[in-house]
Amino acid sequence: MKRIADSTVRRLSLYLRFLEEFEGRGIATVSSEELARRGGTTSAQVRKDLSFFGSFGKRGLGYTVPELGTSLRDILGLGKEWRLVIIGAGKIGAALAHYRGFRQRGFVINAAYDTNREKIGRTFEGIEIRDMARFEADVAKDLPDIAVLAVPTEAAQPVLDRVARAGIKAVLNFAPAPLHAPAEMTVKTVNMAMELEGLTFALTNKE
Amino acid sequence: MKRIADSTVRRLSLYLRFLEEFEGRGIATVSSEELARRGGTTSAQVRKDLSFFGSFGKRGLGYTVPELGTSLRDILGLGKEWRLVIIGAGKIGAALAHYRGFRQRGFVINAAYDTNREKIGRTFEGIEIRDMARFEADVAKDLPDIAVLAVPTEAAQPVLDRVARAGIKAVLNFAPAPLHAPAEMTVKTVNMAMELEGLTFALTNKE
DNA sequence: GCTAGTTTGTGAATCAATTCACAAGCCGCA
DNA sequence: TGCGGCTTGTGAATTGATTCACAAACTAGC
Repeated sequence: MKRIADSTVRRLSLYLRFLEEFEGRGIATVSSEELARRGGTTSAQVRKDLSFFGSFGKRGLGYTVPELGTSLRDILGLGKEWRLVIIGAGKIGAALAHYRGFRQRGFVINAAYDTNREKIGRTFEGIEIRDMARFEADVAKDLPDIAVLAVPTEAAQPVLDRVARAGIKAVLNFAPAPLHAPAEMTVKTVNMAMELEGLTFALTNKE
Repeated sequence: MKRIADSTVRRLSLYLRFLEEFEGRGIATVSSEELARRGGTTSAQVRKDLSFFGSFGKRGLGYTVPELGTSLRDILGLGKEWRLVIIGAGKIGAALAHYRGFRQRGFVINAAYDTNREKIGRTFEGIEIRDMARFEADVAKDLPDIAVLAVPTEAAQPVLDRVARAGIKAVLNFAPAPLHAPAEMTVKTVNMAMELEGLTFALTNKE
């Protein structure tokens, strides 16, 4: 498949959220113009984004809400249940374990891992905190799809290497460092400090 | 000043992190090549990024670590102390309040706000949870620079409107919805669900 | 079945970001 | 002082993303 830009995928994810809202309110069709208004973009952008994957609308009418929703879920791979593991049972790990958004979207948290004896064996939100020593064996058995890294910065790269060797192909990283991973893996980094500094930059440089 | 791309600012923030690490290890100079290797980019990109703001290096030698660090802190506006307020004392709000990275970088959390009577009056990590009803009066007095929105999706836009009217010019938003704000404000949205769906997309479409 | 009014899908054009490539400048050494 | 080896800073070239603009296709009303 032709390479799809990251920004496109992010917008698709956004459109899907709007569609689900419309679905809930029983709205039957929606135009690219309406989706654009919500998403802070242009109608041409919406249509271009969708056009990479096919043609989902009816001219003169727009898009059928449930139909486009299904197509987007399909494109984004949300049709199946995805298994997550959280690595690092600290503050961020805990916040993630509590986050309801995961379950809503078909993400199931399998387990959390930590190296701290104090934490191992406990649970949060019904999620078991396991010894990181078991990680490789568990992965071979449970076959999780995605690893969420919520470990200290220094630990992030070594842990990623273990995750890679264990055969997990996707990682969501909360450590504030870009990680080096083999090409067959996909790693997304969420870096709050960076966003904050984007704000101070704007505050400082907006004339 | 010429418009600087978001991606450039994010990279500068990254370079600064590396410089601080080098500073800690007593390394005196660094080349664009080295910064690029760390940051997963190219040396030309590093030099171009810096060139928007001046010329900081010495040909044949590279960049003096503490000097470039100072320049970057300056550019990013990290010279001063920034006052934050957290709105929403739920799970995400709590994780943010605990996050040490804020303090390290000169961000001071002034207070947290919530509408839940159960929470008002309590503290987490020394941060007082106040009644959202006081918000406007407090802002007029404390003059915070940045508001961090950790409220439910439905509440995000109305709260943003209050933040805007109160005169705060920068917002870090954790609600999974793009917000509409007046032009003089800067809003950054951190959306985990979007990143996760970027992963499932990759897992699904990587042939 | 014709017309007026919409809205899609998409090449072409524009705008933006990244990479290339090289002259200019600095260091160290003889 | 002059030469060899590096590394910066930056226009030019390229690659990538967004916007424009319009023909094609549909609905509704008569």
